[in-house]
Amino acid sequence: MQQKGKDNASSLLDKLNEAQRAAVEFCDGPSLVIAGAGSGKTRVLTYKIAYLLEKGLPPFYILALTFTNKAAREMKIRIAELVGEKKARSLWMGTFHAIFSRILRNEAEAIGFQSNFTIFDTSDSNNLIRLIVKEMNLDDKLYRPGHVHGQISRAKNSLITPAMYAANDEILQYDRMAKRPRLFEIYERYQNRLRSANSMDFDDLLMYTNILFRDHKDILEKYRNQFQYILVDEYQDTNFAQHLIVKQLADIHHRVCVVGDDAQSIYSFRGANIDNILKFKSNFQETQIFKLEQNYRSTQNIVNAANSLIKKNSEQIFKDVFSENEPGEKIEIRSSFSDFEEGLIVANKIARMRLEEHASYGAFAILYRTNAQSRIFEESLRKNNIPYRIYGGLSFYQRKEIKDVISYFRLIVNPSDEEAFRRIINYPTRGIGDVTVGKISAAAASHQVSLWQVLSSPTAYNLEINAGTLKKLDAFQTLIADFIDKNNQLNVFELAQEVVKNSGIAKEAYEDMTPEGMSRTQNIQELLNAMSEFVATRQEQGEENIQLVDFLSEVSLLTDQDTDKEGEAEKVTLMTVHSAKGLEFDHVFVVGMEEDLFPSQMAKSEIRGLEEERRLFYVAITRAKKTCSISYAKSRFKNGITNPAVPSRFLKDIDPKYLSSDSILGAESSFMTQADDFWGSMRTERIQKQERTISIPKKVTPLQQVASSIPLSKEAENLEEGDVIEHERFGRGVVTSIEMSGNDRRAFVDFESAGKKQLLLKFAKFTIIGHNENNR
DNA sequence: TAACACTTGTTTTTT
DNA sequence: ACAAGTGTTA
Repeated sequence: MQQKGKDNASSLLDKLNEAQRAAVEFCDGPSLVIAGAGSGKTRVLTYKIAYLLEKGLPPFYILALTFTNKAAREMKIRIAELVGEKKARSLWMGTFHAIFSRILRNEAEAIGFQSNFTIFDTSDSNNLIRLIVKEMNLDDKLYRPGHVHGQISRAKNSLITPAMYAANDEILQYDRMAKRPRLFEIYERYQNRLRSANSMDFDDLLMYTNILFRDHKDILEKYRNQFQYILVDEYQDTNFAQHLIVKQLADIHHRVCVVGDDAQSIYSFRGANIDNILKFKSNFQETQIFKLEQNYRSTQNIVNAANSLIKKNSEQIFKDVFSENEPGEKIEIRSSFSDFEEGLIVANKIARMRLEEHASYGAFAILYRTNAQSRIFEESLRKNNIPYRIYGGLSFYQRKEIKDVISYFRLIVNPSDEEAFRRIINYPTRGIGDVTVGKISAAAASHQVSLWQVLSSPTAYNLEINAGTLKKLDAFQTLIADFIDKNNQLNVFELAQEVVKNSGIAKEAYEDMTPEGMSRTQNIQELLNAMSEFVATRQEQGEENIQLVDFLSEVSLLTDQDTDKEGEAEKVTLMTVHSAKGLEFDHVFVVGMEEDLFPSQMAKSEIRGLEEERRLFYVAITRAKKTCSISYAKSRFKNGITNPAVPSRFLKDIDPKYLSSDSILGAESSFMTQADDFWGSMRTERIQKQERTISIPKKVTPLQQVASSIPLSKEAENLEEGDVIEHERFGRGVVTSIEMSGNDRRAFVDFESAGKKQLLLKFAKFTIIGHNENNR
């Protein structure tokens, strides 16, 4: 047995290159695998897990965290092929959110939740925030739900609880200057409301896991002991909360392997912190670093072009990605008169290449920066009779009718769920309006109970409503109570049918004969099918007691990427660059390479944002195996009007020797000169733009106003080692060293609260508040 | 309370 | 252009 295990383990290693093998074989301490694009990152992870299993580690002891459910599923399949399905199935493998929601359900009581808690998606969160802002009589223009939620999300990702938030002078100061002084209060109320709804938002799943581990060492101990080996994929896209979970779980045995590519970190807007991977070595002592540098995916030209682009970024771990594939064709940059023409050009080229290169439609992908760009390509592809499949946009489970049905399930599983309650109390319409809901809500708030409790005994809470309304409320209460009852008797699918039938949803759906209504009916039917399938798969896997809460849990953490359908292979793929991460295609079209679109307008103000956009472009190019075409339009229709567009600054970041001759010619005749012209005038234009926005207070935060009024260059010039500075975002810090990088000066600063950061002096916004005299 | 017209922000990416 | 939220009217 031992011998056999060894044979299997070493035969696994035979299928890897030297660097991959070294990374797989090292199991005795923390390791960081820096995996260049297309270097077999997934291969290393799957083989490493298989290797561990063959070495005799039980699957139950292995924790593997992935970025998407799809990645987890695919990896499980591959591992099953290597070591058998039985072992693969018992692995703890999934997204952070999926795995830790599972753990939180097991341990819910320890943190004051019930194990049947429901999960709020972003729109649920925004609805609740909108409600709270209204209840507090605040200006909803100032406290826009999206903004507020973003701020709360950032706090949670940094493990700042409402109490900590309210006690942090720096944050409060920031909020005051941003004219949102009561954010801390909204955060607190929001969190209380979630708790009394026995619900969590996405960020809570990570924050409460940390709170659980912080306050219950025995529980932490239990999982520490269980997870003998921890693997994390896409480590560059983890945030602080995730990092700390991994760190704590690995703190005893130190057997942790994280895989990632700092050059592909593209989720900082969601709280991902590139420092997690840049500083992994200092966070985990005696880390072994492995670099996977051979790209097996793309042609040499594509790899070289991508390298020349990413070299323009300042923050990165050095690596030398190379390809031994054929040299391949050069990258073509095409310009077009309009976005409309861009669509036609791409569609025509796909049609032509398919015939000339005998490529199937499935070999093509069109990648864009924003989902809104998909429409124009849909049109052009449809005109050319080219089949396509769009990823992204709003997912199946975000559709109104689906969310409505799901809300019934949520309320059945967790009657405290406030959002679900509000959503369906008058859907389908049963004559219970805003006024009545308001009264229930007020009663619930003043008695510190859930809406459901008020509904269940309206007289006990002195609801002042007329007899007719009371009757309607009672009918609704009975309906749901009846479902709750049935939930204990019927299986998930049977209950779902019952809900659709008895709630009146079915009746309403059938009566609506409009095309949209028919499509809604179809979607609801599809949801029922999905549930039936869910029950069937779980049963096949030997699970007996399949609960509605399990279905909900799975569904609320599902991504659009995860709902993959069969028979989509022969279609052109349309998706955002973000969702293309981890995928590959023979022929890639990166479209809409224009200023303010790619890089996005939002990202431009900060150097870090700009570097992230460049990484995003890097991700886009490195998806291509054989050919990569880049395009931009000179005019683009956006928000209802057509605007002139200017080629992206990133185009000149690619070394021209990797571009096809006609794109270089084209560049010289039109875009380079035109663009250079533009880039020359950019600075003045940017400044004008800034000034313009300053005069409109709601567009710019006061902090930025203050910062832009400071003469930056003088500050930057005079900066010396040992100086104390006050930075716009990071607060107070000491300059530990200054060095040249390229033509720019860069300061390394140790901030009091934000930790160590690098600042490009050209761009950093700060003031010197203390000079170091010893230096003179 | 429900249906309708009007206004408003929205568009960077998503677990 | 469009969806979503708000206000107005029956």
